[in-house]
Amino acid sequence: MASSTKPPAGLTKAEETRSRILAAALDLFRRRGFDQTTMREIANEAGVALGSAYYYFASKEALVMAFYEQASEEMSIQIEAGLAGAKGLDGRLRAILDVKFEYFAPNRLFLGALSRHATDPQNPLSPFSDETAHIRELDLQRFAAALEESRIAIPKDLAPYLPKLIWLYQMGLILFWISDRSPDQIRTRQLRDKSLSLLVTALKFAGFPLLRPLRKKIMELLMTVEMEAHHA
Amino acid sequence: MASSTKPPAGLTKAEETRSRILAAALDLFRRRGFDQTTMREIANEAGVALGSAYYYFASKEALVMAFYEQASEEMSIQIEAGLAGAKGLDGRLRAILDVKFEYFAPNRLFLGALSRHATDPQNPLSPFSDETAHIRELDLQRFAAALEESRIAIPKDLAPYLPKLIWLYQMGLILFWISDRSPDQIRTRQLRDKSLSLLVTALKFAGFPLLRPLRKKIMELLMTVEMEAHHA
DNA sequence: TACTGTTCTTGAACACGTTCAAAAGGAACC
DNA sequence: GGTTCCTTTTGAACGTGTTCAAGAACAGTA
Repeated sequence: MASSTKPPAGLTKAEETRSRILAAALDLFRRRGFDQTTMREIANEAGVALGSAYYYFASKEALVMAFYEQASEEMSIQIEAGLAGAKGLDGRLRAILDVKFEYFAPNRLFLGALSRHATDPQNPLSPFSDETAHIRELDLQRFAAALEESRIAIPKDLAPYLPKLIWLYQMGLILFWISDRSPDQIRTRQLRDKSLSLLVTALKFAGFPLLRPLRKKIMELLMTVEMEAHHA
Repeated sequence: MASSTKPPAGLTKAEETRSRILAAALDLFRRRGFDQTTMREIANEAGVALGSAYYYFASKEALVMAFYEQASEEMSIQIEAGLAGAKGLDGRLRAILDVKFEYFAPNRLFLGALSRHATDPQNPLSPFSDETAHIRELDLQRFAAALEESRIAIPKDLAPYLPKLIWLYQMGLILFWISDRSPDQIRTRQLRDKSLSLLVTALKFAGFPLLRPLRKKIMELLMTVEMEAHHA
């Protein structure tokens, strides 16, 4: 069926409709917030019937999922660029974080509405869910790369866990940012600087011989958390 | 008006109705889960009209709030008892955790539905919200007491933050438990044991002179997070 | 052009949480 | 009893996300 159809200028009519709906949705989400926006408004704004919105997106939340995908792709490019001139582990992490915060800034209002699901791995929109696994994976790889390239000395046993820990750290920072009510989110910026600095310092101490018993306990704990759940 | 009315056997008629609705709600939440239970079912089960449920409880979530209150009160008594025979910091924390997990166990199904709001301080049901502040405060005092009574050596600067950190730790453990799909939640139990052990070890190292620069950075970070938000 | 199957579009209908105006009940006082 | 005022009860109605049966548009084949 894909053989003799002619897709007009790269975008088929269906794809055009789909992206029109998505654009309308995101526009409304940004302006009014997620909860305050109705599916009827979205359909209306996109110039289609209510049912059409549901033909292209299984649910209101699926629209947000589409935003995640789009954001992940667009940020990837920016991060690649930002990473070019970055030095050291903190420099690299900082570059990644900067892109994310700048990208998310205009969407703070409706991202907030989503932070509710953050801790519920059951919820598709959660950063921990199966549905967001591929996006998460991409982030993890980036952090792993940043760690390798920065050539910081890291205890062998800790190394495999570090990308995930850093991913968790950035997630925490983003959640903090979302509900940070300080003017212009200064507190998040302070927290970012101090935590990045702490991270580097902590990694220096990590190899410290006297801390071995402590590190052993931490490793045990990480292993316990890591064991993947048997999905029902 | 309270002077000449005779409250029949401690419970007025209104209070009786209210608790009947709450009981019906919790029963249904436990059996079917939060989302699967409708307000109409609750009203029906309690033998009142839909509107009556809303006369006593402002919303479906308010019913959960009422559960929190009830749980907090009932657990307080049990914790007091459990704390009696507990030794050491880990023993005391363990006693508190045991009561909570045992109490929550039958409610795991519908507590799960609530963990979604966990990270959203805006949401009244979040353990971080203003609405749950009094419950949180009570927990904090208990942890503070447990720390004092266990007479463990704690750096002076860290001391004021420790109750909150431990509260955060138990919250994390509970969230982990809620979505722990391992049989009989063994993983949570393992995590509890290992983390308690780690906590005690970490506190021993906390006073270690060589770690001073690290601790200083941690303290700075805690202070940044601590500064209360300027509520809008 | 006519036939056929797929893709897309539509708006009515449903179930839900929630609101609300109206009425019923009950207490206090005449 | 009658009147007044507050508390409690009721069910219809609303707005929402979502489903679905029906049809329109379209592509491929004869």
